[in-house]
Amino acid sequence: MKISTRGKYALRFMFYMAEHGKDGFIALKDASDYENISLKYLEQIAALLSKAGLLVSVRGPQGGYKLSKSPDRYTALDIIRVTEGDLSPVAETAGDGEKESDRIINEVLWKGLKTAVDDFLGSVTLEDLVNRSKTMEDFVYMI
Amino acid sequence: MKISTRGKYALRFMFYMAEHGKDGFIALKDASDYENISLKYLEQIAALLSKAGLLVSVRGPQGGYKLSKSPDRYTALDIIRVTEGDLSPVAETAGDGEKESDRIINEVLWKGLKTAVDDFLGSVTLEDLVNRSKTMEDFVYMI
DNA sequence: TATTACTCCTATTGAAAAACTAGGTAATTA
DNA sequence: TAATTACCTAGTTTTTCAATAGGAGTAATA
Repeated sequence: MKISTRGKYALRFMFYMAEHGKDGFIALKDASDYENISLKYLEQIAALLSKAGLLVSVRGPQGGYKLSKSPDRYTALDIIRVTEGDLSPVAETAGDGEKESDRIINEVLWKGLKTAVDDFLGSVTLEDLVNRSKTMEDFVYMI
Repeated sequence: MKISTRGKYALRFMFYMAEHGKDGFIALKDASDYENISLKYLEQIAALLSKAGLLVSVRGPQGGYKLSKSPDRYTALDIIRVTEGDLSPVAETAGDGEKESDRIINEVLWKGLKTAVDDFLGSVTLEDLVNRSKTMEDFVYMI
């Protein structure tokens, strides 16, 4: 019941992209330095996000990545699904030959859990996180 | 973001125990046969549950395991926590030297996710599942 | 009392997945 | 043309998971 580091990296990376969204295209090197993530590893993650349409890219000097839409249009679920694949807590079963007890547990518990996870992650946008960041800065200055 | 098979086995096993709760002590062999789980593997899982106080055990002939309390006093969370350890989606971080952005993501997203998961799993009891089982049988007969 | 049927304990193996490394190719700009 | 970026694919290492294995302790029963 863990999020992989790939997923965590993806989220930190997208957060970084959201914060620097106005700077045009951003080279992976910058994000990789700032976030302390191996460039080569981050390349793989960015490729996934790009292929999924969450980022647009340009090669060559001054190239890089940027968000393909505004931060309020990304949920955490969108991002994590790309790196984590399906978030079902258990693999899909054949359905037949299944015991009654198994069916109950699948229907009630695992599907319910998936719904709970999806609902939560789907309710938090990148913009929420960035805004929260600003709010917390304010908070710190208030002390 | 998966539940391990150990966790799934534990739940199926506890469901089995709840359904056969009135039969006194139940040998692992029975559950293992019925649920198609390797006896040796189930032993390890039962040991965890027993050590955590969810089961009581007696050795020797006619021995076995039984629930230590009534099914309505177990939540799915109680059971899964035993096999899965902590359900935090990410490991606990040191806290200092942490970037602001990381702190936001941890606080808002990962802790929020943990809460969502805990709330859901904590809301489903073993008895709920067993009752649902009966209800679904009724439902089948109604068709 | 010997045997049998259980739980209990710990170590090891095998396989798969995750995390990361490495070495290039293709596009674009200066 | 040289530098800088994304893109692609393969390999390596590490960790985790699932399962197996072999026995020791304990209690009922024949």
